[in-house]
Amino acid sequence: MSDEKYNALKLENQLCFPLYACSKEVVKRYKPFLDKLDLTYTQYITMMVMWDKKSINVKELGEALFLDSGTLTPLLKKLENKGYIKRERSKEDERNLIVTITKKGEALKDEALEVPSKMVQCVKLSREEAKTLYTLLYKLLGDI
Amino acid sequence: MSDEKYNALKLENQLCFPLYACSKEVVKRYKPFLDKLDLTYTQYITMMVMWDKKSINVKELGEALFLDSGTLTPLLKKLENKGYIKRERSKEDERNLIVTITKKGEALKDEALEVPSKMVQCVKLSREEAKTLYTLLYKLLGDI
DNA sequence: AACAATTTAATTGTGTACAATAAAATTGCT
DNA sequence: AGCAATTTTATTGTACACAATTAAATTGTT
Repeated sequence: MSDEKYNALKLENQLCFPLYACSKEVVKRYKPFLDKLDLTYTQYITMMVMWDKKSINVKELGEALFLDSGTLTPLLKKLENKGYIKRERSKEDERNLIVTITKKGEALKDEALEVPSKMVQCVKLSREEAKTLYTLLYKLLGDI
Repeated sequence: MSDEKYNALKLENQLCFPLYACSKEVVKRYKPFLDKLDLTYTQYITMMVMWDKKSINVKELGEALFLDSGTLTPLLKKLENKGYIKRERSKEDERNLIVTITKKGEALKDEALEVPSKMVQCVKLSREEAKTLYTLLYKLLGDI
């Protein structure tokens, strides 16, 4: 029966644990593909925003990625060193740091194109299941 | 219409990103409750295994938590310093490090009991949705 | 028994994450 | 205008997370 009061403290009864484990395992799966681009996963999703927006400040980037300046500042310096982005203060408001994609950063987009297609092969969920998962994750994320 | 070839590289079309973001946000939600117990999230799930198993070696612990010795070795030393576990080499096979829960570690279980109940209030999913999410996450985790 | 192959933890190095704090610029209020 | 409050990024310190390597113990093979 096992309806003792400590059941709620069992690992197999947690919702957060598979979320945490799954996130790490999927990110790990990206590694061989991202290694070719010399990007970490966090750098990769940052570049995704850059490919889309071309130019954005750190605050908005942080809101899009759920990351703060403590994480982004060193990461953006690395992306700048690799030549994919440019960092410069806004003329209108010197507090804002504007991140802008470079030619080299734009060019990386074509190399990155194979990553999503390779990754869908790793995820053994049907299109329906993937969609349900996607919806539930965004619902959870939205209410937090 | 927007069916350009780069759609697969948009952040909003990723399945991994909400997984990654959700995991971090939920873990962050644990913090105020875990602070009372002087545990990080990773230490907390480690203690969950210890409460269940009482004694386990590092390899099995790593398999249960999807963590390797590079993460576990320093973490277990911290838990030992807090007095919640004991670390000692196996007599039968000196390669194995046996982790055993202490009286103090056992006692922590009662204090931790409020954590899961407080957390379910944070998750704004119906029981049905939570169950679906749980199943999909373990399916994804299993096939990886 | 000798020794190569394997197993298990620990160590090293890099890169996040994030809380807390600091510093600089801007805004708002009087 | 003067200055407090706010906003934005950077810094500091702690704690993972993991790849790659090392080191020690054990196992398997001859």
